[in-house]
Amino acid sequence: MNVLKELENYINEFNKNNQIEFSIDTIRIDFKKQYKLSKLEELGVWKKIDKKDKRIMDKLKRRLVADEVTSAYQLENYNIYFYNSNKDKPKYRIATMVIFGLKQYHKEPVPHQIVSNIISILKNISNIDLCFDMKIKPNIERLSKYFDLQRYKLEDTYYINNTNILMLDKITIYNKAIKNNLEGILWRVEALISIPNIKYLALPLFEFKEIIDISKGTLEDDIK
DNA sequence: AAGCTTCTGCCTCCGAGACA
DNA sequence: TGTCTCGGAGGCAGAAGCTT
Repeated sequence: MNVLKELENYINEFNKNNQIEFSIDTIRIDFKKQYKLSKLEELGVWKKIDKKDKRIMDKLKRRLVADEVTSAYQLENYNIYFYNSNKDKPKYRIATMVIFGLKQYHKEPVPHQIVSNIISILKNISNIDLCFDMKIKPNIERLSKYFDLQRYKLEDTYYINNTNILMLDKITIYNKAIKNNLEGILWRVEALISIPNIKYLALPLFEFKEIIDISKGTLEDDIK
């Protein structure tokens, strides 16, 4: 069984036992390219991204230090990229795979089989964005009693950059209906969860659910 | 359960070739 | 020429599979 299946089972099991619906939106994998590149090439054509293409390069530089990125490639027209790094100079063997938009409504996501194939080759997952979508606006005021909440400009986007929860590196809350031009009300709460060891899954899903509960106003022992 | 072999992935060193 | 890219060989350690 590959590690993607194990991760999916782990999350699905949690969903079932806790009446919640967490979905993976983004998967990132730091990997060494040696002996893996040829297998990745069997999946399709990787197009080199023009470094002047700010739209894409900026997206990844938010995650990585700009000077560390030497080049980037995209698989066909999918939301799948890998970024080459020079962190291990002069070997140039480190790269980061990013598969995003796995949970969205305005566009077809990447076929699951392709994601599965990539994970089978790389045999690891470094971190994920786990998301929860809700049809009401999260209670921002209430959340800010528990966390240091930053608003992005004057937009419908908020961050918790420090959750004080192990492996729960960051929370992003945003108005998904507006971002993707969708009908109605739809907000997303997204957790960046790091996975130190894919073989021992112990992710802070209860903690994430607690944050959801606060934002919905359904936390039982809320005494404030 | 212990011993054995094979498999697999990892690392390091080497080196050629592309690109600007 | 310096930067970047990537494959091969050899060695090593842990995982996995098999037998007794």
